Amino acid sequence: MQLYKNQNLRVHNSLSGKKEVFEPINEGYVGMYVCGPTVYSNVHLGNCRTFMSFDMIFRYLKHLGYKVRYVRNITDAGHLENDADEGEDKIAKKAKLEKIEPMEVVQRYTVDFHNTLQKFNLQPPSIEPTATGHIIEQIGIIKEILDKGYAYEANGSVYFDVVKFNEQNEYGKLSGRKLEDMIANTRELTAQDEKKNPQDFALWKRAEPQHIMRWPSPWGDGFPGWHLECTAMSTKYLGEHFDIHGGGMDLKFPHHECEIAQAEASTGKTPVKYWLHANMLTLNGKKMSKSTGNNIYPAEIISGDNDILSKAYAPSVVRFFMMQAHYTSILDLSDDALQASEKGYQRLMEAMGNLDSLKTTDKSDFDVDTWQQNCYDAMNDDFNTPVLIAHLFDAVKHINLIKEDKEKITKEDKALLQNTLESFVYYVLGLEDQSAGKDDSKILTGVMELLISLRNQARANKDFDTSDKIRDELNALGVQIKDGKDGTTFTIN
RNA sequence: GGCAUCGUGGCCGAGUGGCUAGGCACAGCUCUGCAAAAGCUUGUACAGCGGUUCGAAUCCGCUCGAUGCCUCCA
Repeated sequence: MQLYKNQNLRVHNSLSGKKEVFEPINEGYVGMYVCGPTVYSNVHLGNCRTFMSFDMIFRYLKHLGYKVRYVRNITDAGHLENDADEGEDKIAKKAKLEKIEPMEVVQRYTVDFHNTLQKFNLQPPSIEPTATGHIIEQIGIIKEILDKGYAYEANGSVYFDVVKFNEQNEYGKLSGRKLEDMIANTRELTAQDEKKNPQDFALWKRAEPQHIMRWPSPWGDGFPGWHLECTAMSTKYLGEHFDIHGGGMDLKFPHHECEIAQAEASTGKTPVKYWLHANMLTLNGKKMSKSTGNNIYPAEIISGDNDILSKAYAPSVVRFFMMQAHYTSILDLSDDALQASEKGYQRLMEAMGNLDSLKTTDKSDFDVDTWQQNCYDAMNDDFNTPVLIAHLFDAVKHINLIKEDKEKITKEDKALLQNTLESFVYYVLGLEDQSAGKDDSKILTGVMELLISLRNQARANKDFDTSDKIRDELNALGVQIKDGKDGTTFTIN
């Protein structure tokens, strides 16, 4: 039987602002769309957090036994740099700066994006469509919206008529805005605006002669508006009504609001059952942002080559750090917080490593069944990874006690513990054991065994000068000797 | 200015109207030749001021503060 039949998952739906029982439209199947990156520069860590959050959600849904189709797009068509008519799309702008083809920019940063996510152990989505690969579909949707009367053409551009749409529908329901308020608060824009109303947004933009990225359309050469691709691709691969749409909080308005409007205008159906929004990662208390320069790149964290942090952190440590906060909470990145996470991560991984060699007996002091359900309860409560991790540390404590012969565990419980722990740590949280020394050679292991035996021999002979010298000098090299009940082990920091 | 979110012990970070998550740091103890590791124990925190309630960090109101969105951004 599939796990989801027993495990009652609840998710926080941004549309209602409440936690709702998760019931997919088609039992057993989940369609999930997440807004991907615009590939005009390297992904920064804040981007990664969002994708990591949805990776965890993807993994947990699959763990529960759902068949998940996860679609995450690549925005490679470029968006306008600003709202003015002379707006230049950011991919073309970057291409000009670097004197390369737009598609060369796209390729370079797509590759960087994939490499980076792979380092953080993100699973690839089921489909990763590109905006430029779906121009025809986007034009199709524009036609439908025009036919329904919710858009108008102006000088080769097509705009969505928000005011008209709002007469029969509710524009702003996702972000809690009212169109009247928005109109009242709008600053006067340029007078020669093609738009009927400042709230209207582009479905298609006429390409100026110098604009490189352009496609033919019924309205002349141009390029699609930036909200449209997600509607086109989510509809194509997941249908007109699908289960989950995710993205960063900053996309809630206007991007996701416009997606809802486009879909409702063209199909008459609301596109998404559950809207999930991942919150921002801040740096020094401010949102990470490409445009303001307040950001840190993943490569800089992993290499330690930056002015913000005191040292390098392994990708899994960063992932663990992020999983220690709920995906809907703002998380502030700092050196102290990362260091604390690193210590905790190492303790968790060490316990994982010790699990296999635990001795079993005929009774258990640890109620593994209850513990396991606690883990599921945490995840079922809107993917509460911090609480899950708290439970994982409960298991760590028991593992250490059993290792020291202070507690007992049966063979069955040990198997269940091991199985559950590995599922949650490696599979659901996507952590990898990246503690130093894990993949070191047999030679090192042999040398260490020799040193350890020499030291223990010296201790047996009460030659503490020698034994301490071995211990202290190894420690100075970053190799820590740990004396346990069943002998001595070592870790490399 | 409008909309929204948030303000938790030294730091990070969960949280349900009453049963004091967790991690890191700190201290004491156990263990140890001494340490380290591990285990145990302690810390009574919830921005401020009112209110509702038998009872609120958790509900309501106000004040202060922070952040996000309102223009591209995960």
